[in-house]
Amino acid sequence: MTEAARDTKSARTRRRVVDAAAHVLLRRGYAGTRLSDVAEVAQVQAPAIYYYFSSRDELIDEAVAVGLDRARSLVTEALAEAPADAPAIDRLAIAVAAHLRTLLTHSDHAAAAVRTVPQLPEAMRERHRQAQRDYVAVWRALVAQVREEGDLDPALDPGTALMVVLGALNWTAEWWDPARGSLEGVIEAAQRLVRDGLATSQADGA
Amino acid sequence: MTEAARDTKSARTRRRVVDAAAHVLLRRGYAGTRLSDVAEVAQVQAPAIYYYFSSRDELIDEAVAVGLDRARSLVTEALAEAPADAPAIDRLAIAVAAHLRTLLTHSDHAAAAVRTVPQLPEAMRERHRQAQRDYVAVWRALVAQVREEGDLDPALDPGTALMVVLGALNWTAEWWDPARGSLEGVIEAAQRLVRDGLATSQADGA
DNA sequence: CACACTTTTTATTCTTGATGAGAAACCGAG
DNA sequence: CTCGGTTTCTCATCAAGAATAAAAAGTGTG
Repeated sequence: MTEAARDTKSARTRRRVVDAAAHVLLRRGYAGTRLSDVAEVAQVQAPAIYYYFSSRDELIDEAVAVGLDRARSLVTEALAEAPADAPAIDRLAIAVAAHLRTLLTHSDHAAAAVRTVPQLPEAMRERHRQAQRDYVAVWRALVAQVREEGDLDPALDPGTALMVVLGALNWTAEWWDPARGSLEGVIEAAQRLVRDGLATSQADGA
Repeated sequence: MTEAARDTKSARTRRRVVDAAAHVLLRRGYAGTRLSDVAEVAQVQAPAIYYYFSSRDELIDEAVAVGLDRARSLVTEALAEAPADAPAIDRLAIAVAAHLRTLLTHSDHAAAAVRTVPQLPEAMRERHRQAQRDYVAVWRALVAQVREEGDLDPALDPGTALMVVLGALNWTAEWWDPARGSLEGVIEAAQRLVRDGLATSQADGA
């Protein structure tokens, strides 16, 4: 604990293992993550992993935890840098961008966490539930503010709308391919959809 | 082949097995789908599966194929029932509802297919690529029409916007829980978000 | 250089789950 | 009730992969 900060060789190896786990997890899913693959990616012999983690699950658990934490902190930081008095809807757009950036380029961990959590064995999922809630709470607060400022379509249930929006963002990890389009393009489209989608709609017939 | 239609006992058992496979696939992912679990759900002895399928992969393959096909056909049917001259944006809303209904209540297969395809081994994914394209093509056409009718925000790239929207829909399978809210509520929120999100936005400051 | 500790390797065990082979159970037609 | 085909099960095998043990290789320090 104390020397978690100190950057010894072994600390670096350990980190490489966790990173590798996230990498594999992201592409293969929970059950498909083999220690041998993780080891290969981490440039380590498979049994060496047991020096750092006492079981496969413990390793995966940590990779997911790191991912959830990273997602939350990167979004939080991005929000902290924004002018505090900006309209909530703008802050929401900032969060959208940060979330996408984290998911798509900054961190395999975040993407792995997001995509994998649903497949985890119940016990493990339970352990991350709180982290998940914490993250969603950040968003909930944002949406609530948007509503207070009158920028949320009153016909929308805030909770449901939020989940639909987060879904749109999370799913990008499934299809976005750096080769096929710019990240900025995706971010812009997402921001626009969210902004206009949530906005109070004007006179609508039907 | 010829008597695929005939509903013999064995045909029913076979279907149960495929259904069970979809069920397990949906919750456990590709690698996590064990024949023993499938067998249990299907009320069959594990080795009995080999009477119908020559391998695990073949079974999964079929489950996915059924899912993709079901998704496409249910949406297509819903569209066929709509007045052909309705505005494209309305037809899009119909597709949204049909997609969600299929995913969330009609069929484990569709949900399994949607969620699992990215994890499949390359060879298998290849085999379904066409089916996927066919399905997306239906949506592409809808969006294109929306654009022609001038109801699509010109600042949005149609392809990207479509993926973002489909993501929002597909991800619902991860969180929606019949116990926690009505399906209709989700559908309505999604429709509203899509409608307003895609819509040509009015004077927007910055 | 020799010692005490950390990290990695190699060899081995144990479990789980897919698959194969053949036996048993079922079912409709004589 | 009895036979031939169909359908399903039982038992056995096999491979993959997680986990452990114990030896080996490093690393730093006096």
